[in-house]
Amino acid sequence: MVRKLKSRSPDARASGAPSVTLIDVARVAGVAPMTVSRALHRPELVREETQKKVLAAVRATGYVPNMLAGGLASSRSRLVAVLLPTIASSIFAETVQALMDGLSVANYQTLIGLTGYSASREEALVEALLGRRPDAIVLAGTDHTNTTIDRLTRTGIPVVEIWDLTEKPIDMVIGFSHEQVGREVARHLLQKGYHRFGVISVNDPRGLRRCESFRAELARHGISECPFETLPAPATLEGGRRGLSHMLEYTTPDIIVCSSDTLAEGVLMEAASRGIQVPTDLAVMGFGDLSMAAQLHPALSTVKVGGADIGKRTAEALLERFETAPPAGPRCIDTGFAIIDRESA
Amino acid sequence: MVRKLKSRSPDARASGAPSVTLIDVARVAGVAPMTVSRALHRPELVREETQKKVLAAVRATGYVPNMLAGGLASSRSRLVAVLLPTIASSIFAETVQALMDGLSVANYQTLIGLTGYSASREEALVEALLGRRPDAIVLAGTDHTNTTIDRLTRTGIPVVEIWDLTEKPIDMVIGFSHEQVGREVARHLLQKGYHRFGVISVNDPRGLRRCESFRAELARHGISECPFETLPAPATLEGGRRGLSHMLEYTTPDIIVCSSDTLAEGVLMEAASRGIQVPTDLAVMGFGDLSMAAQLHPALSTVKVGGADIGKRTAEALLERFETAPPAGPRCIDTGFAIIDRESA
DNA sequence: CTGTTAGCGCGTTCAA
DNA sequence: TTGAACGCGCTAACAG
Repeated sequence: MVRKLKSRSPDARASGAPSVTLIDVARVAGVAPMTVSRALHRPELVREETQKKVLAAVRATGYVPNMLAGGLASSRSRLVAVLLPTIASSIFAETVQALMDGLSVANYQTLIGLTGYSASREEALVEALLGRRPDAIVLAGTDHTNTTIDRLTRTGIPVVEIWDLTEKPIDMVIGFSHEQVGREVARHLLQKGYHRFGVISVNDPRGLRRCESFRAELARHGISECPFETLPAPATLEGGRRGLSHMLEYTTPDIIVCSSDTLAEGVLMEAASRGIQVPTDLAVMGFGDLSMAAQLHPALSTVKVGGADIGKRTAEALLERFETAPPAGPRCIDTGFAIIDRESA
Repeated sequence: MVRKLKSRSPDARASGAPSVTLIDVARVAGVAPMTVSRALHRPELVREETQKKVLAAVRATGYVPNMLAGGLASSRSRLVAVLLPTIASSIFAETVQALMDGLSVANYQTLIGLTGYSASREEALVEALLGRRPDAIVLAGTDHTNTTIDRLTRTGIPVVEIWDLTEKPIDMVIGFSHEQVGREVARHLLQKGYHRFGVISVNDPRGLRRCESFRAELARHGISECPFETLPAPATLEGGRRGLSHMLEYTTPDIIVCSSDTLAEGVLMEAASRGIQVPTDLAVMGFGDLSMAAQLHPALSTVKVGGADIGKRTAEALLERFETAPPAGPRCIDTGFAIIDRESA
């Protein structure tokens, strides 16, 4: 029987090798292309013998399925787009790593976009990434431009907002309440007897919200004075040092609360160089509990939030969603946090 | 005039919104689909007036180009695949960040695969990622399985091996010589007068090579005794602590050389808890110069290697390669390194 | 269990 | 400067 299968494309790319296609494999295996496709994706629908022939042909030809074509035909790209401020910060890196690990076992790949905390960049990236027709999209934070929200809702793909919590998510949220962190840290420190507070933060939106909530809670307890230094993102050791230096010019706090461990390290550094005893003369509270130095320094308290945990749970939520057809309505997962008090250790 | 343009696909996905296509835009703009495509990708080939109509239609419809279809039709995916051991290590995170930044300005997106230092995982990932038909692939290291090398050379796409150097790269290499690092560190320390060396390393292939080269250079200078502790990857503070503890059970080095700053931090930690003065009683040399604690601790020497620099130069090399058609032959870029001696600071 | 038909949405190539 | 035909490589849907 004569098969009228097209031979092969002229060439994949200018100098590239002529890529092997399903048709080539089918010819070698002596079956129809569709059978090859099934043998590869739904082996249970194929006789064992055929299956073997196909796999042999795949190996013989070195066939690698073209997922651009597959995605186009099936409207399933097996791609998840992830938008984060940065990846060069261990806390987000852990999230991505855990997310990727979780998704990869189900054969999903991850497309990453870095926003650098800019909403307009996020907007542009969302559009660019949607061009790949991802099966889901993960965004850091819950604060997006209208265009972004609009596009996302219209496409109707699963959306997960992470690292924050909100009453009305676009679709799903997985994170913790930054307001609650600020509030509980304030209560914790008040209870420990601190009086003169100082706050140092970078101008990352979530960090600022933690700090504002912290100060609001202090105010609720009658402490309206709370010096506040803000620095441009990203957080650096140098920033922490300068923040403390500057603050000491006009006040003498007994505890400094920082928007991140990195900043807190800088504060510790500056304190050390001035001969200030931590935590005796000055206590320091960070956020993140990830930096190695935070673990090293026995006097640094911090707030532990599970970066990896968020990634893991996001992967789980998505995989579950991919299984079950109906969206099942908006969903919120609070991953919580823990105040780690190292002074008492 | 009656246009026979197909209306639209039944639906993009089960519950998804029926995705807007080029045809929809064309209909709204009153031009042929091809004209829309040109207006978007090669505006210079289109009359200004037509251009405006098209852009208006794009905005009106909320059209987002389908890059699966575009890539399939043009054999150019505008995707670069990157394979790294991990991303939850600040040194690689910096590389990725810089690489992504560099590529994104040219509208390339990045697909990341995490190997966890496993060659077999790398092999599987290469196959999976090649399925997306990336326009280039970036791999950490120069040590790959034959299957990997084979597949890579056959596809003929640009390949960059980073974080290492080799005489015969698959295509391009951008990194530094780990042997040279080991050698120069040895010479540096010998010259400073150290006698009793100890080495602590995780079993990451490149780390081991630095350490082996270090010990070989010592041997060349008549020092054949060099206690060597290896630990399973990834590097942790705990590992560093245990490494030092264990070593102190059978020897008393005057300097410890570690395969990474993280390990070095652990060593510092253990030393501190034992009341050992650094660097007076025991000096410590790390690798990476990235961890905050390394910057904090004035007594820790280290080897600085540009993680971000590697990423940036890789992006540059690729973009250049995408411009110029002919491969121009194998290419090696040595990004070098610097020994940072903090004892004398 | 396997094959056939008919696109998926776009860019290439040529003709107008 | 614009349009029409065709095919990229694959899978959904149905037929056998």
